[in-house]
Amino acid sequence: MGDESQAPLPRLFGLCSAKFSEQLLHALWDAGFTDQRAVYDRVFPFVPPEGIRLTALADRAGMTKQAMSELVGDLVSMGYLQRSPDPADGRAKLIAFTDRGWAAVETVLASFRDVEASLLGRLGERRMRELRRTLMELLDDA
Amino acid sequence: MGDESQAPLPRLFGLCSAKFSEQLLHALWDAGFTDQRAVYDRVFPFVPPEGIRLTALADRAGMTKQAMSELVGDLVSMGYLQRSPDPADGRAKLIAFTDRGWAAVETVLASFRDVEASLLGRLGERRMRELRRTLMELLDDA
DNA sequence: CCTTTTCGTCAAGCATCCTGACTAAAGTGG
DNA sequence: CCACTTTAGTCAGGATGCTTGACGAAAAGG
Repeated sequence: MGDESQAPLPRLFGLCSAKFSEQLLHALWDAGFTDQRAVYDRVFPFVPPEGIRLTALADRAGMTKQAMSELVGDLVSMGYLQRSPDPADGRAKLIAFTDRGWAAVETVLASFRDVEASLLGRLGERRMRELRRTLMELLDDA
Repeated sequence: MGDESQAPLPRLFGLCSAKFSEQLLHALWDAGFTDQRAVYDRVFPFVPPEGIRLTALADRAGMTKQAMSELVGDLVSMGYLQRSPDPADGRAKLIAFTDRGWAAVETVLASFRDVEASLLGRLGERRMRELRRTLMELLDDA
C-alpha cells in the first residue's frame, strides 16, 4: 500500500472507516447473513425499536423517501423488516425489525464490540478513552 | 443528531470521514471546481505525476478498467486529465493531469492542510501526534 | 366542507459500478 | 518469420442505488 506515515489525516480516517466496514460485512457473512449488501449501513442504524414511518426514516438517513422505500422493500422481502399499518394515521405504515432483523442487529453490535475490544487490547485503556474523546470533539462542529 | 457519547467507535469513524469529505467538496466548490462529483476520491489519488496506464490506474483504485475508463473519460472531457499515446507500447495510453488538473489537486491538498491546521488548533500538538499515531496503528493490520 | 398539507407509491432517468465479448498490439517459442 | 498466447483498452448490456416529478389517498385546519 505504500508509506502512509505522511498521509493526510482525512485520508487516514477514510481508510480506517473502510476497514471497519469491511470487518462488519465479514462478521455478518460469517453469521449467516449472506444476502446483504451495504444496505445495512444506510437503513438499520435509523430504525428504532418501536418502528418508524418511511418519511421519517428517509429524513434520518438523509435520503429521499423513494430511495428509502426501495431499500426497505428489499429488506422486507429478505425478512429483516416488516411494514404494518400505523394505527394513528391511515396513510402511514410503521417499519420495524422482524426477529430475523433483530438477530442481524445483534450480530452488528457484537461486531462493534469485537472491534472495540481489539482496539482496547492494542491501544490500552488510556489511549482508547483519548481516541473516543478526540473523535467526539471533531464531530462537535467547529 | 442525538447523543453520540456511547456511539460505537466504527460509527464515529464513519461520521468523521463523511465530515471531511464534505469539507473537501466544499473547498473544491469554493475554488471554482463546480463540475465535480465524488470522482475525485476515486481517481485523483492514484494518478502519479508522470502519468499512468488505465489498467494500472484501475488496479490501484480497486476497480475494473471499464469503470475507470469511464471516469477518466469524464475527467478528460472536463479538462482535468489527458490521454496521450504511450511511446513504449502501441496499445496503451498514458493518463496524466492537465494544468487544470494540477490546480484541482493543489486545492485538495490545501483543503487537507486546512483540516489539519484546524485540528491542530483544537487538539494541540500532543494529542494531534497521538491521533495520527493511533490511526496508523489501526491500519497496520492486526 | 373545501383547501392545503402530508404519506407513500409509480415512473422515468442518471451515475457508478459490474461481467462478457471483442480488436489491436506485444511478447514468445519454434 | 510465424503462429500462439497474453495484455491494453473499448464496446455492449445489465444491476444497484440514488434522483426529480407526478400522483391518489388520507389527514389537518380553516
